[in-house]
Amino acid sequence: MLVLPIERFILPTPQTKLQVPRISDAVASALERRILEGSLKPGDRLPPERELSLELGVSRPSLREAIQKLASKGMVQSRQGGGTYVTDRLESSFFDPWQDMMGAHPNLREDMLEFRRMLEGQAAEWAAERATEADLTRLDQAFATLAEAFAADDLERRSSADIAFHQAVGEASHNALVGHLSAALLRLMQDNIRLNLGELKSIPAAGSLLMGQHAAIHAAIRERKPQAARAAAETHIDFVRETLAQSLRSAARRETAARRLNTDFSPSTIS
Amino acid sequence: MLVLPIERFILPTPQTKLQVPRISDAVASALERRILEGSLKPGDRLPPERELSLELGVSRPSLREAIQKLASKGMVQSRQGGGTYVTDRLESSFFDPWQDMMGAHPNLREDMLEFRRMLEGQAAEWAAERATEADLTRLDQAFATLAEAFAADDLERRSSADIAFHQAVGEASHNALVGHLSAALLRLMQDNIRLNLGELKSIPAAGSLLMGQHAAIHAAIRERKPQAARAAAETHIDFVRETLAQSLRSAARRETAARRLNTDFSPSTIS
DNA sequence: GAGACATATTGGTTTGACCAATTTACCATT
DNA sequence: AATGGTAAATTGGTCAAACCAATATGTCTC
Repeated sequence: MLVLPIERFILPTPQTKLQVPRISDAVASALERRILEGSLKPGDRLPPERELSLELGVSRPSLREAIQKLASKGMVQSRQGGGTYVTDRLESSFFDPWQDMMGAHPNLREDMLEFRRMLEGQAAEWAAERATEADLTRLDQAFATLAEAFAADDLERRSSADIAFHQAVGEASHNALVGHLSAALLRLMQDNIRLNLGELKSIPAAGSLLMGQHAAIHAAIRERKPQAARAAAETHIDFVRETLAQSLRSAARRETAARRLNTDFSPSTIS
Repeated sequence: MLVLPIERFILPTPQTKLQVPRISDAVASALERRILEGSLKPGDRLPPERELSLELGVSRPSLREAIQKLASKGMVQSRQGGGTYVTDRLESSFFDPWQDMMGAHPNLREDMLEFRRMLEGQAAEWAAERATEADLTRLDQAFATLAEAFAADDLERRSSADIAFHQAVGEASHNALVGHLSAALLRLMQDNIRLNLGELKSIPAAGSLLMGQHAAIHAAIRERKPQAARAAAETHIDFVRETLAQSLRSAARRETAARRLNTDFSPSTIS
């Protein structure tokens, strides 16, 4: 087991009095950093307390004090016998208000896609510039999982693997905001799509195209070509945007047709 | 010794999952109540941990977890060997998780500035492309207000005018996400700066430079030069970033100097 | 009375143990 | 083969006792 000592020296203890740094603060801060950096994502379960205390080189009570601190800030959540899980307060604090607005104002979706085009482009560019070996490994893995899910045609796994892949890119960009925001936005959109369009099966051959775009992003980052990575990410979003618009149009057509049928034959059936 | 058992039944554990009440939560909330009721006034010292744990009928580790929770909320403050004291300021808790993250992890500030550089650059570019006449009018007005506030040297008005100006740019970009995010991030940073650096008066001639940068952004948008607008916005953020870093360095220098003075002449004067 | 030193107090940390809830694996029943 | 239940392993929750280090307090000396 690798033992990585906690930094205890000049932790920013904002108290005015002269304070000896508490080890629980150091631990809490270390865990916070892992969450910020993305190595601990919302929904993840942290290692068991005994294990984690070994890994961090502190005793279990100290680790527990740190966890309690994070729990009181709402960043983690523990269940006896179950484990301790990372919550998504960071992301939700930015996007709780947006959740319901998306449904009410469809043109927000267009704004969102435009925003994501910028965000994911930048994320890919930075990732190509800055990714460490560990980042690349994680990216490979996420890509492999994504390919599997696509091959298996498992919508649920595909969706979560998609999020994981984009999250890995965001993580490799080494900017906490980019990582959390892109993940949050993607999740938001997927929920919204699932809500408004059923399973989006209306797109027949999109699968292989999407997979090719993901591969292009992955390759450009691996080969450390920032501009190519940005271009690939933007192409990807452009494709999603176009496909989505098309799918919406056809859905609207179907709906009007259905409505016409309704009004013609059974006007009382409101649905 | 009076033993008053802690109520453990239906403590308001806001977690969504089915949760067994933790004893440390019960203790924390019991202490909180004492503080709110006034039996523990700000400045008071709580009983020693060993004593208090007896009194409450819980073990010392559990009591400590509770105290750590309160400490992370800023309600109490402990000094090794000294004791645990009730803090005098109760209403200091900022509930935005990003806010205290910024304080605890300084590199997050850098991420934030990097992100803002992208965001505000894009906002300015889009604003230059898309602003309607109404947008431009609003922008003119925001700029005028900002100039006034700068001239009057009113920090409070200046800060809110600053936010309003960037918000106007965001609105003119005609992307709801850009507008809200850039405003939210600016507000977040301003709060953080005010918190960590006092009033940031340490920057002497920055005022006119900042004003010039705002003018450049304004002009480029008005003349509908997207690239120039983006460049101006990026220059603005670069300047803020550099100035902030410099100011932080000098603050650190001042602090070390003060510490040296302390250790030289009056080592007993802690605060 | 002022300063220095010894002692007691008090929070900080660790070790080790046991309990209780949950999860997991396995097995028998249908 | 699917289902249901039970036992074992896992994991957070709690406690006890001990030692360390910083602080506070009392005492002693000059």
